[in-house]
Amino acid sequence: MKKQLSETYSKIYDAIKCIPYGKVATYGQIAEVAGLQGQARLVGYALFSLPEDMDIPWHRVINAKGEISGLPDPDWRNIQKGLLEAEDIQFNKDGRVDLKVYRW
DNA sequence: GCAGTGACTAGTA
DNA sequence: ATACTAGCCACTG
Repeated sequence: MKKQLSETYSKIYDAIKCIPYGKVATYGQIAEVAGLQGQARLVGYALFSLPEDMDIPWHRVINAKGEISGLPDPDWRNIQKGLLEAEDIQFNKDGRVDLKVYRW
């Protein structure tokens, strides 16, 4: 088995997997747990490179504003919204998450 | 090995 | 309150 993914990414994915049901986490929180401590960009980059083979609840990952970032495809963004609603996570009018951010 | 890029954050205007 | 700019580190070409 090849590593394929760097340890940094693995930590990021692991941190995301640690997010419980019905909760969400910000890039900064994940970055902190992953050891990047402050570098939320790498978290976003890791998610962009996120292999579909991994069962990562990336939809629970949001930015500091409590919003879903990136994904130029509205369809993809809609999928994330559906997944979050399936997790009892609610959205506000502005499309922001109900700020049920998980505290490590 | 160098340069460019990136799903962010925080600070300033 | 919103909008824009600068900074940080890791991965890819």
